[in-house]
Amino acid sequence: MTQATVPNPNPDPAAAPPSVAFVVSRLGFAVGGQLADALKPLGIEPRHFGLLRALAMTKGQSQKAIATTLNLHPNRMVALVDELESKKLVRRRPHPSDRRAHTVVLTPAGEQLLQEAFRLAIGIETALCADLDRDERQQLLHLLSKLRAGDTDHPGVHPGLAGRRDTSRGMNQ
Amino acid sequence: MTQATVPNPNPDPAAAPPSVAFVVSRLGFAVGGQLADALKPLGIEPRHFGLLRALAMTKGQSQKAIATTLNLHPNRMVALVDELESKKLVRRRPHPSDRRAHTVVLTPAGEQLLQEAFRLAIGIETALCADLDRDERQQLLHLLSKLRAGDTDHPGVHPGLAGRRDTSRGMNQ
DNA sequence: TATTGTTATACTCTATAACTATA
DNA sequence: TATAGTTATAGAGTATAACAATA
Repeated sequence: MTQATVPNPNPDPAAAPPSVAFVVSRLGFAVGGQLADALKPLGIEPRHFGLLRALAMTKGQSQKAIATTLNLHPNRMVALVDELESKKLVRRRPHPSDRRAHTVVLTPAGEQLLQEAFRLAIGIETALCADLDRDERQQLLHLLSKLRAGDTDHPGVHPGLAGRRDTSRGMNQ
Repeated sequence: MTQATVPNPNPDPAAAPPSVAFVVSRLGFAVGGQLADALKPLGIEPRHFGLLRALAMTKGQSQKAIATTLNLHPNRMVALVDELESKKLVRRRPHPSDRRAHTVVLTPAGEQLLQEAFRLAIGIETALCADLDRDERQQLLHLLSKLRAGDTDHPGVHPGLAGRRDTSRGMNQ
């Protein structure tokens, strides 16, 4: 308990060494904001980007199927599709075999905007990694892939799309 | 339109190579959720953790000074301090020289809970990096530190504390 | 009876701005 | 007049649950 200069009985908790968790969380938040800013001129937000991206993959599936893939409440799905449809980026069409269901497809304008959004996203990636050479970036991706973030369901899907916080571990029942 | 297996005219945009930006954003979101879950038994949320952490550093400062350090609206500051005070983790005391101002200090219970919160946070870090050896983790931290995430104001502060999205580039006028 | 999509409603969270008491 | 803190209010976003059409 003897001390020379620092009277603090417990070690200063705020001066903790940087943690991967904290740094990643902070970076992720910043990057998300950057993407939102970049997409604003296109009139969409990151969540719309995520949905457009998924629609480009799964052509002609029902809303329900897409929502399941993205771990999205039917609720939010409707709102998102509404917004994209009002911007003529997406169109609802009758499902061929199930008259309850709708399929959702990109319009040509939607495909074009998606390409532009990808260009913007690549711009963010480039700026973010500007101080890394090719090997360093590859090494970083490798190390990040080794992190255990749980949530291995829905690979390639950003969990933020689903809404706030997943308190009840999976919405589907 | 003839097709053998893949009719896709443009390269599948959704099958883009993994980007550091996307991976970091997804990881950060997951980690944030983990911290929220871990802190729940303590009765606090990540934002309270962030404030308690700051209070442990800056002892006896005014609310305004702390809010400025954390890039926090006076508004949110009041609500946060209210919540912590109702849990007896923090106490408002009159500022010695300015009778308008309040200083905010941790109670012994607050310091104890903060220590416990740090233990939980370390647990998350440990689990997250379980598949990395010491050198790999150090290398990862090094590479992450080289990313250009902008926002170099308010070092060591999680931008999520400030609220939603920083649309107007800095709230202070 | 279950499921797809939708709508209605309540709840939480955040932001804007007005207010008080000091300076 | 400006500032620290507070309160009030409005707005955005999310989740819960009820609903109509179809299976």
